[in-house]
Amino acid sequence: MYVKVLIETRVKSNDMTFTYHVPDKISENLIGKRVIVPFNNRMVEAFVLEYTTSDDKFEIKDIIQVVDEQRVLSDELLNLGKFMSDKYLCPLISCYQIMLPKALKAGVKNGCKEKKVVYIRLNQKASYEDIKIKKQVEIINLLKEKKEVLKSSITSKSSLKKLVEKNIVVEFDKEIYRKVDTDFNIKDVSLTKDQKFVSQRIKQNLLKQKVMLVYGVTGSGKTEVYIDVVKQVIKNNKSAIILVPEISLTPQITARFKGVFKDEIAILHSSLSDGERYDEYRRIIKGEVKVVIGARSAIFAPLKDIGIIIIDEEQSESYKQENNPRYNTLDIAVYRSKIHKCPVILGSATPTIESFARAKKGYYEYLELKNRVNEKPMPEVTIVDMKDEIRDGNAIFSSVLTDKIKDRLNKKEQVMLLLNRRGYANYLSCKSCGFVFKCPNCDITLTYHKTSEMMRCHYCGYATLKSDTCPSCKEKSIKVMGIGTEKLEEKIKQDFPLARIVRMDKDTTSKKGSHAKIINDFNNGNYDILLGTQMISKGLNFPNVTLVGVINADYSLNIPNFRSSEQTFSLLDQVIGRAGRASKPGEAIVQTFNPDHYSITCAKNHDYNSFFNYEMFIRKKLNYPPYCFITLIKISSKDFDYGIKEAKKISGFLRNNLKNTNVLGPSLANVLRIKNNYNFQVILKYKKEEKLYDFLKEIIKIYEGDNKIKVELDFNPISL
DNA sequence: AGCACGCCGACT
DNA sequence: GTCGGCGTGCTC
Repeated sequence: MYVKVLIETRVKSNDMTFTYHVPDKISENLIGKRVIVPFNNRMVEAFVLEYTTSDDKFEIKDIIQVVDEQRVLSDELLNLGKFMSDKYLCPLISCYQIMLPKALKAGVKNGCKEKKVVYIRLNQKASYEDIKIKKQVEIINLLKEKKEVLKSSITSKSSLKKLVEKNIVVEFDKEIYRKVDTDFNIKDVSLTKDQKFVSQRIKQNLLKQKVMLVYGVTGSGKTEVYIDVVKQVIKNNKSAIILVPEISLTPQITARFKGVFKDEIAILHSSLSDGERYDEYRRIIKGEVKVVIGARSAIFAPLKDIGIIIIDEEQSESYKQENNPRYNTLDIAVYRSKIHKCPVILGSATPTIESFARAKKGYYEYLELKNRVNEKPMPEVTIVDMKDEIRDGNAIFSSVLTDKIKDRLNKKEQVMLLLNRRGYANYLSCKSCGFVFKCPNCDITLTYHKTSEMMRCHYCGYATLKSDTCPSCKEKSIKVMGIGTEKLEEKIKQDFPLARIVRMDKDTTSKKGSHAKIINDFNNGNYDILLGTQMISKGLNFPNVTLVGVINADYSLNIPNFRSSEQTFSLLDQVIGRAGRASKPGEAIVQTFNPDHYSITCAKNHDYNSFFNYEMFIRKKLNYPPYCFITLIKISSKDFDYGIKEAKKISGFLRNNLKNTNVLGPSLANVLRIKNNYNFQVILKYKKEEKLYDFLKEIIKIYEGDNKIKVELDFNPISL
């Protein structure tokens, strides 16, 4: 017998398999399991895809060993991988690897095994009546009563050892799960009229394969609707996948779900260790859990009989994987919903323009939660024009924001401040000659981090010590430009010396548990001000926060990307919604240099519909999605001239062959040079192009053998 | 990814 | 002459 296997290697075509012989001693079914095979003078792990006949073009080698007792890839996942590989034109192996926890991937030496502990019990066949030694009798009596106990719980080790030697007591391994500690939050809530209606509507569609969009303003209680629906799914003896953006996988939300679904839920954090993740994964495979909550990759959870897939905050960019395989979570959700015949629920206060347009056209069923649960009005929002403030010498805090913060500190109410940029400052620049420190490997200015006194490149990780002297003009006139969360923290300490403040960004939450600690401490009133990046904008609910300040609303607006208005509106809407969640009314101050921009004015009025209409108008005018599809071809090479030459060939080839497509470029990528690779791009805009895949496949084939150049495809890219 | 093969410069 | 530098190409 022979099998085709897939090996983790940068080998030619996207789905190239290798054939191996199955020795007679291996009689089990190997499909979906990993095997160890000799490959190019070494041993590697490979996924078995299918049985096949011999292939006499090669000298076929034997499978050395079977790795798994139970298959790691079910038929559903095997087929899903093929679907992904076809849809995104990416290597099949990368699709399988992305689905699995590290411990079950092929080819990597993972030290991650089931965790076992040693238990002891009495040997039923042995007689122990003649044991007279007191300590030994104690152990025997304990075992008579409890049947089995943890070996490490016995204090008199030597007596135990004797009993084991006499074969009166036997040791055995028991598999345990590495415990993932999660807080419980058990509270019963009754649904509002709105919530009941939406929940009812979803329940009526539980056996249909369809997409439903739940639009609900911040604080309208989408979570309660999800919980209510998932309870019904479990009653129907089916399971549920709930996806949330990574940053909103907060202790508050997980505790809420844990409180309802107890041991029937698996929570897939990004902060789980490989072992913990593996254990959660095995609980899912064994059918011990009914609900899986997690970020993007949880869409691959190996649940059986899925009854619903919920994608919360569906507008989040984190649902798009930005390296190979560049999958869109919604595509996978829809694929699985077809297999399981269940609905996909998209939830958001600020749906993507594409999703809302589809709902309006009737491709998705549209449901709405109009009111906040506590019936409180949306926060009052004030827009501050920072051009005026700069004139008055207020570079960071406008006078209004300063006054409001003072007021809240007096009233013992809490404040949240958003600054969507981590680090101390943007960059360091020379005051006398204008020199700016840049990364030697990338065309990016280095970001200054004060705590470490380092300048870092956020693209390649290059770091170097800060210098006071300008390398160009040798003057000691290096000045800090721009502002990051680190510097903001310093500024608050200066301006409000009595305030207790805490900062939450990528740098303060890297340690395990630090994220939860900050949230808990702030919630318990140990701090007056929470400042942070967009991390503070999602999923958090603090009753005592009555003021939200946005330090600079323009950062996300100025990103050169056709979605930047949408992302700015979404960010503002969400962070503003953090204020006034409980009995006290909330208020928000938004500081900006573009006070008339529609992203900002619509966010002030909590007016998604106007924003949508305006943005659609612009998308139509400039021909962007949803008025067309976009495919991005990314071309990179260490050799600038070669890269641009081949990029021109690619665009020319497509221009000649794709009659219904607007081929743009090649152009220089946003960041031309990353890690000493030059990046070019060709953009394809089309409504319908039947031959698209044929020609794209042809291009991939041409360049897969060329290691001087890398050509990758990104369908429906997040940014351009 | 690795690992062998191969072709060229520096050295016992 | 030979050791080893790493560019290139292949893996059932």
